Amino acid sequence: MARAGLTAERLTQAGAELADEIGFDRVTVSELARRFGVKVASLYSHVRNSQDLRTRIALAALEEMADRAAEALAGRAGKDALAAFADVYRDYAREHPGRYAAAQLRLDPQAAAASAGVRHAQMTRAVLRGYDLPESEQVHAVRLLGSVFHGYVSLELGGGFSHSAPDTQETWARTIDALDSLLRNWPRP
Amino acid sequence: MARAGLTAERLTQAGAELADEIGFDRVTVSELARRFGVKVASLYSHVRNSQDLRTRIALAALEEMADRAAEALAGRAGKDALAAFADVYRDYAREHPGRYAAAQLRLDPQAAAASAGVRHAQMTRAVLRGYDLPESEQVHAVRLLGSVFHGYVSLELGGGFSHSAPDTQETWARTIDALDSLLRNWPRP
DNA sequence: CTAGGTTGCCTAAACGTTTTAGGCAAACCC
DNA sequence: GGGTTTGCCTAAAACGTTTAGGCAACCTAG
Repeated sequence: MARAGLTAERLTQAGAELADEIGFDRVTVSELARRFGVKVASLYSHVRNSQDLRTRIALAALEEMADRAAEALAGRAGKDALAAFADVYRDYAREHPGRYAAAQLRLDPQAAAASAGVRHAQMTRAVLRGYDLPESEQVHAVRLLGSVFHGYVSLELGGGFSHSAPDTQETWARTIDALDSLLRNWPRP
Repeated sequence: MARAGLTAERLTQAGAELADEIGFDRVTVSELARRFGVKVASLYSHVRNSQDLRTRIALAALEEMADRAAEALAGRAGKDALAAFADVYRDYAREHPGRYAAAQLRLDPQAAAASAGVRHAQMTRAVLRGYDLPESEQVHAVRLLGSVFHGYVSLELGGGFSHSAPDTQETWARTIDALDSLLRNWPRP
């Protein structure tokens, strides 16, 4: 019986693609097995269970996003960096909706601490270097930026903006303008 | 055989409570039947299928949030209204995490248009009445507010802020300060 | 108050997903 | 080439979803 050459990495990769195709919540061990032309039980040698598979996909997505963000931030500062960083979120979510949804999976604290999520936080802080915020305000600004990016992208992806007329592209540009303005004129505590 | 008195409304209500208890994605027709001390098949006379049940819970949650928001906005304006409106989101999500997650369910366009989601959009616009934004900028501001509130709440709920030190309460207050400041000094297009 | 129709919950059964246990053969390692 | 490891298999149990069909409880009209 020919071997299919399954590995945890390959399953994770295929799972990520599957998520983009049919949605993260419909990624199933069975479906993945079907794609590999293999019996379901075979996957359980490589992946502990369904939850494990999902977590792996989530971690991979976080890595990918962090890599993109790092690349985008290189050699940029101020509004330029802000816009590039923001675009990473949005573009990633549009190109890979399933992976983006995966990245939102709630991880247990230790997994989260070891994940690329912390790289994200560091990079958000790096964006703020281009603005003149007191140290004590930086946490709040980091959280605000995270909220806006995540919130915007997830509403746009979920169709929350789809009805009314104006292009979301325009709103996105205006959102970045607004954030830039806000960071330059951050209200005193 | 005594009747349990099931109705779609009662199932929806119980489903919402179940969601808050165990998480929206773990709400299942079987579990609901168990709670009512009834066989699974019995529920299918009241609810088309699992998806239908979820949708009903989502719509109910949207109604509840819209009601709360309407109540919060009555007699308030400016930053006062902004803060009250924002708190509705946050408080609802903290009190009813399962329902809040349900409210994020992607609805098909016609269901969305008929839902209380549109009331939300109208109320967000009402908040802006306290600020002096040109008509053409209002859509963008509405979307920005929606993004921040949803993004913040969903990150906080997902534990995204839990690690680092400062109280999220403080960040929340600073976020509202920042939004108020931003709306008062909205950058010219 | 009873006969007829309607409704509500039931049993039964098919199907899909998850997960564990144990087996056989391919691959690898000297 | 022989022994070990590894990878995929079959089998099977447990659970959620969903449909079909039945019987008894409830409601309504005479």
